[in-house]
Amino acid sequence: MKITHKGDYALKAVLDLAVHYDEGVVTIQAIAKRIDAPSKFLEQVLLELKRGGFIESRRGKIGGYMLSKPPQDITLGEIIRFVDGPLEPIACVNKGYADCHDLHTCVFRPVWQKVFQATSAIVDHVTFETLAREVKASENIPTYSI
Amino acid sequence: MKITHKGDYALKAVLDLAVHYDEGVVTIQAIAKRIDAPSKFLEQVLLELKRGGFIESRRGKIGGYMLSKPPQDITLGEIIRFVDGPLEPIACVNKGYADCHDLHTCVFRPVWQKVFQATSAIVDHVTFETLAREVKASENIPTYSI
DNA sequence: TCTAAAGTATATAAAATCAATAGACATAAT
DNA sequence: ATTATGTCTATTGATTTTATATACTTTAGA
Repeated sequence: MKITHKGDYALKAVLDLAVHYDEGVVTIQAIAKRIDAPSKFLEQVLLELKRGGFIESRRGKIGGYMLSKPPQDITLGEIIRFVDGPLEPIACVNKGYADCHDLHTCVFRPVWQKVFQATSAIVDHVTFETLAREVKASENIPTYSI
Repeated sequence: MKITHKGDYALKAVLDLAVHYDEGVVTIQAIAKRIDAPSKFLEQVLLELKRGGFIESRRGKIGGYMLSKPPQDITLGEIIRFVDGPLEPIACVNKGYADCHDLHTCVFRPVWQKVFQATSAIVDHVTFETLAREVKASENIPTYSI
């Protein structure tokens, strides 16, 4: 698994919407500013997430985005897979991979399978409800940083 | 972690050298043919592995490559890291990452840490001795495939 | 000594992916 | 109407990945 900037933005955007889930729609600009992403690039990411059914939008003057489902029904894993592709470290983990010279005797494959399964196990049971709660908790703690 | 073709070639080349560990040096051409890699590209990969201290070479007419250490002393993890870079799914897992807007409150970071640790735990304890033995075992089994 | 077979080194090109920007358009509140 | 928003498509620039090309060095053996 490799998280690109695009994937990173997508995850942070969904998290932002999760944090503001009870407050109606949120604009691209507001999200972009908070997650420190280029707004035009974020635009495309949000559009993609919308087409994937993860978020909904409202157009017009007081438009913006909101989650299609409550935060507890969205996992980190689904967003990553959707935006950055499969979690497998190499394509041969899926059957039907034509480039592998000898699929049956490839001794690396079981290792990649294990990595894939361990990764999935982690990201597929982290929900945005959990993450949003952590954000809110840390926001309430004064930092006293310089 | 993402395995590129280059990384894939490197792993298969090291495995090939592990399988033939007791037979002296092996030529680039022989490796290239067996692992199905472009020989000129493999050349660069082998050179890199040599500079990394993983393999040694002998020049001249009956030249070739061999492992610097016995197969049981080389892990999958070290080769991957050396050729394809860090195992972390995203750079922010390492401290000192400048792009993360708020490192202290980034709630994704612990997740990436877990993925990184799970991945490391798997690939760092697979040695090429184990893999080579598996290859040899499967080579002795008739396949009866068409 | 000559030649052939092998590794060494650097440069370049081709292709793919990633990241970002630009500009025209559609929608809806006021 | 105006303004603030989302929608859509195209394009550009940068980087990485993959591969090829070319010249050079080394060594065994005839």
